[in-house]
Amino acid sequence: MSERRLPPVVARMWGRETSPRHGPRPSLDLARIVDAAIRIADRDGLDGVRMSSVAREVGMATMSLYRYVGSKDELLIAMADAAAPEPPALDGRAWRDYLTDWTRANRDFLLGRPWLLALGQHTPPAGPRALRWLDRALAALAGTGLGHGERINIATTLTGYATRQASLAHALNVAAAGEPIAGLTEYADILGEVLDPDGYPALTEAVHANAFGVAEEWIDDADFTFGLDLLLDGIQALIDRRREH
Amino acid sequence: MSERRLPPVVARMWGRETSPRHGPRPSLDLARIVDAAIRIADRDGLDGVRMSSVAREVGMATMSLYRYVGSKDELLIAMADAAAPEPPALDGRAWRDYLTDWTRANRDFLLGRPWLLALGQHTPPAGPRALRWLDRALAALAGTGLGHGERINIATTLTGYATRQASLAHALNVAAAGEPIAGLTEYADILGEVLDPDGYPALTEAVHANAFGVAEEWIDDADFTFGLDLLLDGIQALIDRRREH
DNA sequence: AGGGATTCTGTACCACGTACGCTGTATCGC
DNA sequence: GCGATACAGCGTACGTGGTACAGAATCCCT
Repeated sequence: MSERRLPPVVARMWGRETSPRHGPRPSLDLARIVDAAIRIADRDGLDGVRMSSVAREVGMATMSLYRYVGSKDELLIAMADAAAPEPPALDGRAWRDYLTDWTRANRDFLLGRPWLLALGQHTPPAGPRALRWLDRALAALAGTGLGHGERINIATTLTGYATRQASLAHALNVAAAGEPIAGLTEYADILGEVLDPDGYPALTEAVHANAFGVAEEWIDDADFTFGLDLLLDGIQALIDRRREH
Repeated sequence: MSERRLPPVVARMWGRETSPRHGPRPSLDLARIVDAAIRIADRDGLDGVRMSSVAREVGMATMSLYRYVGSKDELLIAMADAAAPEPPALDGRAWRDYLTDWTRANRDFLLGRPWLLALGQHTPPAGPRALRWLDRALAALAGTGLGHGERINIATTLTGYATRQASLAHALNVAAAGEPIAGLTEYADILGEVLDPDGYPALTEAVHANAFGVAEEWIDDADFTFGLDLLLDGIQALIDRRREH
């Protein structure tokens, strides 16, 4: 009744296959196709993922794939979910420890499969894997006294942070590819060339202070931790405020 | 010398046109093309932006555009920068007031031009507009005693937050389109249908507690402010820590 | 004045997603 | 069992959209 909005492939991701009574058995399943597509994306990037190349990888004709996915877009949606690993185990850790780990793991698998970033998967999570990630974050926040809505909100914010960090790190890595040294230094050089101090006073100052050179750790863990701690400190403050009431 | 990495169109965005000695004068400039493309995107969405449609809009042949942009991708990059408005004026406000405004304005213009989200513009900022946004945020943080690197970091994190919020809000708005009631309620229904309590204990509990129904304000300003305050509280804590030293 | 670089354009090509219809096959009703 | 039926797999063909290429028109420079 409400399945209308979500892509049909989501239903299939949950195993809601309407097993038909008539006809030959399917020689494949969605998972095998999605795995093949992910293998190609890992090897050749997202551009390498074509209906024809996926079909070749699973040993079928191109058009046969359309028995399993409604369109290429649906395939990409299924890929986005299946490409994520399982979330870290909670193991009774305190919320802050766990969420630090969780967020870092989130960023890391995005960096390991950069094509996930290009996918622009900005939809609310609907696949089994994505929801398991959400579930674990909520579980970690269970003892904090925060409301359900707040917990969801926090999980969302942290995923957003992980995604953003991964995007930036990847963009800089790509920019730096070929040159052993760095992407950021070069970025700063370009800024220096192009900026006029009148229109961009604060930026110019930052560039001259070599802020970007120093911030080479933008890609780095130190920097990741920095921003993450901003968020976690904020969450901590919220928890404390709630407890005082 | 270091221009190698950035797309050539970036140079043109900064007016670094190498005015040639010979030949007919160009009858157009990059800005006019980009404006036309933005107009189309606003009207017909990103799919409406085709080299042919943009050319028609400016009254030229399709291939003529390639005198101004190296490829469609370059055009999209230029659009991403030009489509942003100017950042809010600082007006001597305190950093927290200003950055609240700044982040909200950031989210708002993304919501006003949702195709910017589809663009997946996850590159470090390089256009004049994007850098002006960065510059203003840095200026707002000038009196805080934070280092340049930290300020850049904060600005980055806040843009990330604005982007994420805009993405979610837009995704839910789209999902809700057609049905007057809501996207989130429906989302919760689907989750309820599909979830098994064993694999997703915390999520199931949240759904049963109607957390999503209550969190209908996900799209809402209350929710936006909630997450933003988490960040700002974290920043405040950092400033205080620095001051104590 | 004329040479050469540069703009604009039409044509053509190629890549890719996918609609359509055919063929074979496995299950169901009798 | 036996035909009817529905569905899997697939080959062909089309449409769309980016862009390479080459010719013609244009205008600056010497």
